Amino acid sequence: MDNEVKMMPHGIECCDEEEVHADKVQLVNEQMPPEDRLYDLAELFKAFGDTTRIRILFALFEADICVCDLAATLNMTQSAISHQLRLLKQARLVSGRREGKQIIYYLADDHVRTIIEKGMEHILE
Amino acid sequence: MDNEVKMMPHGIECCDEEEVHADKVQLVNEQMPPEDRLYDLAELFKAFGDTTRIRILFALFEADICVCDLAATLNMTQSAISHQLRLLKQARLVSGRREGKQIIYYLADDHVRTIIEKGMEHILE
DNA sequence: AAAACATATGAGCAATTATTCATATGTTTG
DNA sequence: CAAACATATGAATAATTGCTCATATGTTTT
Repeated sequence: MDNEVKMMPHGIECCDEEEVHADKVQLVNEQMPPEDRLYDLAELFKAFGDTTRIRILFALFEADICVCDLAATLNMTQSAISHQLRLLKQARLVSGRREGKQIIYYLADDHVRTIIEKGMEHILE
Repeated sequence: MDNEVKMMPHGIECCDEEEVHADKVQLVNEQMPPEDRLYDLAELFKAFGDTTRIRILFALFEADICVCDLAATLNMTQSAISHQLRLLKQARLVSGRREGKQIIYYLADDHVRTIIEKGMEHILE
């Protein structure tokens, strides 16, 4: 009936009732970052979690590129690329500067490279 | 009619026809990792891209924990947690060892910590 | 071996998401 | 200022995803 975690200084039994490993549960809950930070983190990684966006980021590793070049390179529609750039911009992974008619996109900061590098290390290990 | 990228040593005009910034397009395409690697990378980041899974990972930063303790800590169903653990296991972010009736989950390697740290840096900057 | 317990998993559903199409916004050129 | 060009965006749609419920698998206890 109640959802709250009971705390009791007992042994290491687990799960047979509402009495779980109270010590661990408490420790974990104390260390857990606030809800909005967890949300922001998940949103950030979501931005990396799509092949099209990953390809855009890899493209921007090499050069600052306008939307239509990105579309040409990745062989996708300008619209599709624009939509994805919006998400990347929201996650502050890329920025754009206007140059005449075009908008040139570029990596917003070095975290992008670092995070992708670490991800690469993990999948290659 | 054709989808192939034309290469022509021309100036810096862009986008008004099929002739884009050929040099950039070529450079980018040369440096682009193979399709399956891009896919794996995106899949990896997808695993980080959900609040529940992020919370599970933060929990495992503190201790190795069994499924039902995770469920208790995060105040979610055992089933929901199990489903998410399966995804995390597929991404090789966590592993589980059996201890009696329980399965104790733990972080698979240090990349998990590093990647989340880098993500944290980015959202806090 | 049966009952109890811990975890895993398949089906179903609601919510989210990636793309397309049509069109709007903003810039440059004639 | 009109036409052309580059990009952005809203609506619609198909695919994916996260959770629930029911149940299956595997372990321990009696």
